[in-house]
Amino acid sequence: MPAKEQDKATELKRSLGIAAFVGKSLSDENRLRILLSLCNGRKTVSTIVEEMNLSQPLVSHHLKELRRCLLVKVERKGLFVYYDIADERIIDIIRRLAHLATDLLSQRDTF
Amino acid sequence: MPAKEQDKATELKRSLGIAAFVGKSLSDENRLRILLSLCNGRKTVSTIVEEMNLSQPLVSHHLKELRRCLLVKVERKGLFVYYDIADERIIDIIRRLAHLATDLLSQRDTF
DNA sequence: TACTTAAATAAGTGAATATTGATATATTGA
DNA sequence: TCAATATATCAATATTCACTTATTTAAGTA
Repeated sequence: MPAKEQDKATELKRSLGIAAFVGKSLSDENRLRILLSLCNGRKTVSTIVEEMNLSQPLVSHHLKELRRCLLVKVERKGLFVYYDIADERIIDIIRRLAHLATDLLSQRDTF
Repeated sequence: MPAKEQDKATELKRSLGIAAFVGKSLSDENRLRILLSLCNGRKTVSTIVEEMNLSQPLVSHHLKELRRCLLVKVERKGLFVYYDIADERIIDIIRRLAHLATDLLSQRDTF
């Protein structure tokens, strides 16, 4: 393997710890739904609660988790707290993951 | 939103359950390491055990998990059991996740 | 001040999961 | 059939995590 590729590979390996940390957020359907619902612009917690049809503390819990791994930004405006996607790339990753997952599943169901 | 985009959006939403199921595999560093180590071709369990520096039952457990969400293929050849990536797209997803994760972290550490 | 609404936190529960050490199963060759 | 090697599974533990109900904090308003 050329030196540059080698470097990239080691760099990738080194980042797997933090990748798994962020990846944890992708392991829960409710969090995926929340992230996806934010991709059209920031929303207040209560809006998310309504849209998701989840209890307010549960949404708050998941938002905290998403904050922990830096996937969302927060901004308070008076009574309301607005959440927003911190980096749009996570949406692309979720799309790819969903696509792959359905493909894998359909392949299995084909026989 | 145009009808086609709308369709895509609903299709995406529908797949979030299975996406989260597969996403669970991306939430553990050891599984990410195993997947990445398989991207250069299939390997036996004992090879993986050596490379990962993990106990054999633990590797077996994670491989079972990866099998459960169809991310790896298995083939027995005599004494040895070979594991291989089922769909290369998972490697790309891991790369993107790792890249995003390091970026998010470095942005935070910048202040 | 008291009242209202929004959001976060506390505390508790049950289920899932990562890990370990011991054991079982499978395959091959002597 | 026995021994050796490879892999899977079992049992036990510890931890994490999603979720609930109740409570608290924060901010705005009358």
